[in-house]
Amino acid sequence: MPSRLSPRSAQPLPTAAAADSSTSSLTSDFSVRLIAWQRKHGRHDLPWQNTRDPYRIWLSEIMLQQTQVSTVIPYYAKFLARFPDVATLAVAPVDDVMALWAGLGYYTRARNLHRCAQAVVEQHGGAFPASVAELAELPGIGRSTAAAIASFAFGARATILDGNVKRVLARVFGVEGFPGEKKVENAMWTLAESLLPSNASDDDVGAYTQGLMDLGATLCVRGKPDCLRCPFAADCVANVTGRQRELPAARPKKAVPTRRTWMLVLRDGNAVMLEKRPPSGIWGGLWSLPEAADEASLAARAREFGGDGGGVPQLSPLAPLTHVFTHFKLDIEPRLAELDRGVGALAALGDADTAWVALSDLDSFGVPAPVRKLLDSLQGSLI
DNA sequence: AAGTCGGGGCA
DNA sequence: TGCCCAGACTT
Repeated sequence: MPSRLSPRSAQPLPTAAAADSSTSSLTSDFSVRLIAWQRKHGRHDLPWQNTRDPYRIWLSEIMLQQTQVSTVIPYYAKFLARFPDVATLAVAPVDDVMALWAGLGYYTRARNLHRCAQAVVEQHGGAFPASVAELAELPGIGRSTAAAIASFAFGARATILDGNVKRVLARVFGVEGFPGEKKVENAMWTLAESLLPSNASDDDVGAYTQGLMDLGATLCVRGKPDCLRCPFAADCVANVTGRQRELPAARPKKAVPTRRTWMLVLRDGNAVMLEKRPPSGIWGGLWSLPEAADEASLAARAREFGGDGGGVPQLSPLAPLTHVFTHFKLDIEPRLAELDRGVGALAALGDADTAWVALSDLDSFGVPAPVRKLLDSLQGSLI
């Protein structure tokens, strides 16, 4: 099994007995083969490629954390149109950032995005720092994202270690154990560092980082890896031993609890009342429907919002919905309460954390995806 | 080390 | 339905 990329036709093929030496030479030219593969077969036309602008690279990397490329693309376009540079983002109201982020999930990313932009302006004169260490000091940028930005934007020799890379390393080098476990992850960081190209130009470094991502995203996928097209097929432990399905080891199973919540759809004509959630926790900083832990409590809240002598709004059930998070399942019991008063009369009830919002104006508020879905179906049922 | 944080893609 | 994804951060 040839382990060198360059001319090998004159070389006799190593025998199986020489497998140990081929492993070490794989380590030595892993980067050469990966870079060559990326240039020929990797992705080159993603919206955040073909630029050295650290702002654009940073924005894409934050959005891509735990989020797939196809999901990110429309959000990335919206953000760039609204916030073309870091200074524009830094001076924007955080609520505008949240509104554009709504639906992407992991909303702490949006808050940190805004905080990071302000830090870049205030602490770095509006220019992203070029070192991994300085980048990793910024909000929302950890070791892997710092390496991605530094290598793409500044040609730094630093390795990423994301889900793609963990899968590639586990398979090619036969790394056992769940990569989420600290010990395994540390070993992978060490391995990844050892594989970095030694004498590489800035473009090579970028191609290398992109190659790690591309290999994991296009060939070495979770379900059915396309080993026939893989440049490491002959050396890959998983491929050679038929263990693609076992590597990397799966996360240990754990029962996810179910929570239940009641949500109040307080409607006055075409408007509903939204409540701003606390900055941390589930859907932190987003606008959502008023909630209660049971129906009686929700009814009490409805009376509260109904005002004095305004009559007790009757609660009527809407179709329940279930929303699945990473670590628990949420059953939502929506209850509709109709008010028969003008919005103007109700405006006085609003404070900084409540707002009457027209169903047609939800776009300008950051609303969690399932709540948005609920309200959209409500709008569809209006006369 | 374990828990917290969404939403969507896909088998 | 279950699992995972261009992870970071808190406890």
